[in-house]
Amino acid sequence: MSRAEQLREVFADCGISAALEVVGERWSFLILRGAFNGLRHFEEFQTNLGIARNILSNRLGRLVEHGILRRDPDPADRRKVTYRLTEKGRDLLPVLLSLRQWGERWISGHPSNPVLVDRYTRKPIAPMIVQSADGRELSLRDMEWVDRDELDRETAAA
Amino acid sequence: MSRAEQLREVFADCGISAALEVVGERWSFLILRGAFNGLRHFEEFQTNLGIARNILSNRLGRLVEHGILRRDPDPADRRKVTYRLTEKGRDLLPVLLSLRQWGERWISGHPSNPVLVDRYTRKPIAPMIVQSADGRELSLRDMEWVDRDELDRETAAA
DNA sequence: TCCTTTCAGTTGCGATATGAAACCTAATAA
DNA sequence: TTATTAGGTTTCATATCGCAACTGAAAGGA
Repeated sequence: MSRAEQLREVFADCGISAALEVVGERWSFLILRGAFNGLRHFEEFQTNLGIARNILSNRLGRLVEHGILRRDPDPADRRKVTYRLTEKGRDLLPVLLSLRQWGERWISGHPSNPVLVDRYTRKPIAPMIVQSADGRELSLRDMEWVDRDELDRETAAA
Repeated sequence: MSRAEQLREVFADCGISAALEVVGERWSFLILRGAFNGLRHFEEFQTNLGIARNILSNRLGRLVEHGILRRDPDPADRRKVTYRLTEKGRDLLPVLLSLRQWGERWISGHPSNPVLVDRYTRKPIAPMIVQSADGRELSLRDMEWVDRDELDRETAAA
């Protein structure tokens, strides 16, 4: 396989493209942020985010389809529908938080509101960082991209 | 200020919307992933990502405008242009990695290639996690969203 | 020198996605 | 019974996307 073919395969297969298929559309992240902040109903999302109703309807549908939100009718009021995060959805929190921290640092220039705190110490959570398997913080120059097969060969050779 | 007004302000001000203004368009993340993986030239991005040339041109321009990529002419060959990440761009690595890890876990179902390893131990980096200020891993039920002003009052009261 | 290729775009144009506003239906509230 | 609320759907104008062809400057080769 040529270097070019290898690269193309790499890019087609990456987890990032897979993730973006599902949450890469214009409003998806903002809807998820809303869900993390306690929004549950169509009208809540609509008025708080200022999103068009048809787009919201479409996006909620897609997120439900992909198992990121669960859609439950409210048994007490049969007009109401509740959207809530599944485990798959909750597992997007690191993405949301690193995006948010980056935006705070480089774009808006100040911490946003509300703050996510440790429930017991009441202190804001730490900045998201890249860590080694044994928990040291890594910067880009401590890391290297390695082809998986080559890494296996390295390991076998050692 | 009413609860509704409060929420609207929260959503307008959040670091996530700020970040998405800059990197929220369809191809931006994939272009950045390419940059992190060593792509530098227009043709490289175009053939490896399979993106339309006009869109690529537009996105590269935007990323440069926002200071995420730097655009330098190649002094050795004056046709060539080099795009490389700035510090602001490199600081998006946690976002890219958490998105990638989520995609691997929940969508593609397997680790992507290439792997980002610790240069010295040759071990793949750890999963991105949310941590407390003192470095404990936190799950969603250990955390709470708190209004910044209320948090200040709590702190003052203690 | 002339001819060809490469690089980094731009242009034209049809297909798709987005957004605002009005409309719809079922269920509840007055 | 009438009004209001919740959660959408429809309509239509506008904006963005993506393919393919084209451009223009610079390099390379004969």
